[in-house]
Amino acid sequence: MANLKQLAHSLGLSITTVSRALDGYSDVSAATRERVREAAEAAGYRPNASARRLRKQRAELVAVTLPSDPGHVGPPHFLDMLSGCAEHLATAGLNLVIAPVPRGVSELEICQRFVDGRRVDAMLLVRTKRKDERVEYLQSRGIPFVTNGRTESLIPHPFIDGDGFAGFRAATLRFHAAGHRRIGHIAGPQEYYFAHVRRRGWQAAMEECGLATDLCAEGAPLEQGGYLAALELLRQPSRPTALVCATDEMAIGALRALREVDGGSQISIVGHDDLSMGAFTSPPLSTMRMTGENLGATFASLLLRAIAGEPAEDLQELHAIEFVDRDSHRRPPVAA
Amino acid sequence: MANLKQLAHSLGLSITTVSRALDGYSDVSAATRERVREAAEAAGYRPNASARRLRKQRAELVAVTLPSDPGHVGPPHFLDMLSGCAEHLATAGLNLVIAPVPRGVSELEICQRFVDGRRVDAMLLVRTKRKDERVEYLQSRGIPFVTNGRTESLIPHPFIDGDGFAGFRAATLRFHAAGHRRIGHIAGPQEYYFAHVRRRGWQAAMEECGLATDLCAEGAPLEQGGYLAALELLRQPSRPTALVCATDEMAIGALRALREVDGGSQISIVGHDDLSMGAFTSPPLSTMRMTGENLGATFASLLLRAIAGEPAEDLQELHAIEFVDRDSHRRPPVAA
DNA sequence: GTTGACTCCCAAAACGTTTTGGAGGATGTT
DNA sequence: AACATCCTCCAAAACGTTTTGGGAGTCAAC
Repeated sequence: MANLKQLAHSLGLSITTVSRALDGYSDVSAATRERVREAAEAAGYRPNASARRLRKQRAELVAVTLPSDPGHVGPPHFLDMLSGCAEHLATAGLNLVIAPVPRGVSELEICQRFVDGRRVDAMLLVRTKRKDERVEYLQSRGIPFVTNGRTESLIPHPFIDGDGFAGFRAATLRFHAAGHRRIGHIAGPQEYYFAHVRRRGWQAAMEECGLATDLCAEGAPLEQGGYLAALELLRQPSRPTALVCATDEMAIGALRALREVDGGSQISIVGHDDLSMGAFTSPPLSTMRMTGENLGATFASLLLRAIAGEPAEDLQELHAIEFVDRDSHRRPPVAA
Repeated sequence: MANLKQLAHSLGLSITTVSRALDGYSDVSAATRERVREAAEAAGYRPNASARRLRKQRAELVAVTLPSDPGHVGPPHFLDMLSGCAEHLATAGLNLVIAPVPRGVSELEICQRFVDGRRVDAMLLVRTKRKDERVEYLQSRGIPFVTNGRTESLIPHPFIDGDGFAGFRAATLRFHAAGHRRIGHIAGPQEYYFAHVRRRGWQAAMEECGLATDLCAEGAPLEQGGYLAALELLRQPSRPTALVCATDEMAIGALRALREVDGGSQISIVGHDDLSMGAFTSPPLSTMRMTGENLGATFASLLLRAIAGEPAEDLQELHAIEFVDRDSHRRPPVAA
């Protein structure tokens, strides 16, 4: 109800003075400033957001696209990340809007809708692809953004990511050191950067050990995808004795496949993401996770720095991946 | 870049005409309308959202507060719900912003911040309490809103909720019919409506069966809360033979407690929410879930109708709860 | 008593849209 | 010929804020 004009009128001051008093400018006397502040407080005055946005040419909004493609918007801890991110952004006066991508619409279109309508000052991108058209578009428009996950873009852009290559290489080497020789990989869709790089990590380790890299099956990054991929590997003439899975959800699907296949419980398994439910599967799922505190807040702070104009090269965070030791990777390597 | 003024100038028309042509008004000739449309398309024109919002006195935004209190923002499927909701709202030109509540700030304050700054046209509320100050505030301000979960507000308001009373009563009676006599309840914090009503459902069934209602322990609505509450019940001189748990997360904690306590695996258990991880616990967790398609879209459509001015009484949906049959409720009732 | 510096305040413009209240011309009606 | 009726179009106001570019007054210094 209360706007600047009414407030100014009731105080016998100009709109300008009231506005500047509330913004703490020095060209209004301390006494007046205080008087204005009290009146504003009493009237419950809050500046009209739309008006300020129009005038300041800033939307005070950031959007994150939610890929809804595979029936699932994202891993369960994803909401925690968004929440932490939104909370951090709020301290800078930015609100986070979630932009789900309806069936039949491309993520690019959603980006454009927000950017071209000047509805947002910046974007947050998740589930990046190796060649990601959203990244290309935003770069061409000069809109600040940060991705969760890298891309193969030639022009550098801000990102935060886990070092999937090192993580999956280390996990594979760990299995090798434990005596495994037939180590399979359950891969995610290779157009996603994370899936590709995790697979390359596994592959590198296998080659270092002089092992064949044919025990690899690809599936959707969901429980069902992991289930089907695992069945495929278990049908091989010489079964794997260990499975390195691109995600926990896939690993849980693989566990189900293992249960169904005779002798499957002998097979070691490890996933990635540290889903909380992994602690309650049987056996409890060993996994990997990105190191670092509060991913969401970091994500937000990178974005704020991008908006402030810091160069992309300074805004790239690659976090180490740590192993989470539970039970599912402890099966002994069965004799060939 | 492109705005109405530039577009109008390049077409040799007035701003008014261009604006009205794009909005499809009949007072601009079909020929002009088409010419304008093409030019707008070619220029990639999108109306400036802030300007329209200011002029139309609508924020085109809806916020949902995310309770971050217990370290956890909400059940895992919560994001799916929000995503479906945002998608549906988008068809009406509304975007959904997520408003996490930082530590030390009340949910009410967050509501006020959005409402008083006219940053939103309406609010979505989740995790309602029996006496919910957010509801009172929004009612007093006349802001449209819908809650996920009921409240004890005397003034009716739009909501969508599951019939926890009937669901928990039915589940308890099911245990009774299977021969159980000492049926415990692991309750959530009673200030939450859902927790209270679920407990009352259990209690009603127990009383109908002439059983004592002292086997009840309360905890935080998380794995840990369920774990502690279950331990408490298992310490009783005469242990329960079955546990009805307010949420799946609590039930999973209870399962852990059961594993740790001698003979615990004899105890039947059921939760509520149908978390996907419940299918992978051992034993797989029997549970309950609200019936109905796409909660998020329903939530959104109730809100749109509330914004359109439909009376609250017509916007209250109470959905039946169905039992999800897995393994954890099949333990035989041990003799007393 | 003029000048400059400083303090406190304000009118007006601007942001880009939608909407109001006509204007001007063509066409039809009396 | 006068009048009403459409059909197209438009100038200007309005939404509520921030910012620009001073204006008036006071005070001290020359």
